[in-house]
Amino acid sequence: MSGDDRRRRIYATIRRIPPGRVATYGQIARLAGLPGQARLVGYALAALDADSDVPWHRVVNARGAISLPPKGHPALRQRARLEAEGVVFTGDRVSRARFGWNPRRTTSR
DNA sequence: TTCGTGACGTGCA
DNA sequence: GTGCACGCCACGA
Repeated sequence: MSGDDRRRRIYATIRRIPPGRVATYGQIARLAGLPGQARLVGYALAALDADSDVPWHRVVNARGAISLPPKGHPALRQRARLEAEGVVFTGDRVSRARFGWNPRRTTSR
C-alpha cells in the first residue's frame, strides 16, 4: 500500500465522524487500519486544504485539545466550528467522554 | 543518501 | 493531575 492510499483511508475515516462529535488522531489511525500511527493522521491533515470536504475540525489529540497553536487562526476556526456543532470546551479541552465519537455506536450518546 | 522536524500516542515516574 | 522518553511514518534540506 502506498502513502497516498493511507492518506485516502485517513480522509475517508474522518468523513465518517458525525457532527457534534470528536475523534482522536490515534482513533482515526486505528480505524483507518494504521494502528499506532497517529502522526500520519496529523500530517495528512496538515496537507489538507481548509475548504476541503473533510471535517478536519472534528479531530483532536488524546488530551481532547486542539493540537494547533491556541492563538493561531486554524485553531480558533476549529474551535468555533465545534462549538457551532454543540461541542462544549472545558478550558482548552473537550470532554471526550461526552463528545468523543464511538464508531461502534454511531448514534449519539 | 542521511538528518531533523512534525496538526501524535502510549507507558512510566 | 503533569512531564519525559521512545516509537511510528512522511517529507524537505
